[in-house]
Amino acid sequence: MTISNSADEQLKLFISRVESVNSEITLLQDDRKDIFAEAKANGYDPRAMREIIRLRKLDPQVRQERQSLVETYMAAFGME
Amino acid sequence: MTISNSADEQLKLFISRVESVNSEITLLQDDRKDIFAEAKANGYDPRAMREIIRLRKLDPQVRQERQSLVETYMAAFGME
Amino acid sequence: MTISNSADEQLKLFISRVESVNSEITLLQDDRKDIFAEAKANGYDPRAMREIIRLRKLDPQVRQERQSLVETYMAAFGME
Amino acid sequence: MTISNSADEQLKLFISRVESVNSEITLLQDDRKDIFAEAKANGYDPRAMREIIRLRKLDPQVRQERQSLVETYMAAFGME
DNA sequence: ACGTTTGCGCTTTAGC
DNA sequence: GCTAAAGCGCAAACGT
Repeated sequence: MTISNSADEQLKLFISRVESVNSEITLLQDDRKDIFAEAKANGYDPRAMREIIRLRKLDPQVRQERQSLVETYMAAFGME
Repeated sequence: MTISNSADEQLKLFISRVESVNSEITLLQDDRKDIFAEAKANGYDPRAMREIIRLRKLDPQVRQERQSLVETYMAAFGME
Repeated sequence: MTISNSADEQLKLFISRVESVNSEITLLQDDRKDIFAEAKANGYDPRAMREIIRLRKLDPQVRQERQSLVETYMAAFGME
Repeated sequence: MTISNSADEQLKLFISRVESVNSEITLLQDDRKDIFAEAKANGYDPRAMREIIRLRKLDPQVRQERQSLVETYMAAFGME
């Protein structure tokens, strides 16, 4: 017979809480996948969409500074 | 002047929906971080907890088969 | 007493070969880190450098097509 | 006409050096893939092999302590 | 069905 | 110590 002591119970509770959160995250990830699939079905490119989302997370000024620098470096390589 | 046509609007809506989901995921990730921090403050080891959570996602039989194989390989290296 | 049979020996050899390759990779990763550090010390931005390296891996036409699409999407959001 | 100044040249040299290292890493990664494929063809399980390699990177005492802790936690969940 | 490729989340590490 | 990035491993998607 297994006797779970209180320490075990506390651990199991913490784990349970994390797993619950993980389940919610998984549902949202599925939602996100569905949205990308729907967008793709409507002719949009998921890859470019992801790039936009990534860029929009940045502060506009930071984004522009970084982009300028990349373009400067690209120029050194003749990349248009 | 920028005139957003309906295609633009549709794209913006898709992006907006994804960003909304991303926000919710971020909140949940923060929750999860908090739970691990609380568990750690109570003397539990987050690394081992993550391992348990990972293992519990597996079908028990699969988990045992994989573990047996790893132990067999460990034995070949004298890893107790 | 441990008697390593020939199967064990074969496994150990495969593992050893992989670990050897891994060691070489680690050395090269260290080299790369040093190069970035040296470039940074000379005023170059490692982040932008990594971006250039990433872009240069792509076929030029593919790169331009992808970039065009991203810019189109950015325009829909008024990102310059 | 494009005139590459010395700063451009220095940047291009740094990038070139990194790309060269990257190429070598890719070759080694291919080698590693081949080894795993060969091992698999000889009946070994790549997943378990990767686990062994991961564990062997750890200090033996650390590895045992971590493993003990995981087993303790597993016991709380009745995972044999 | 096979391996290959791509994307994604997790982990670890590096840089501030 | 904390945020950000890079490497790793898994899983799904793709085409062969």
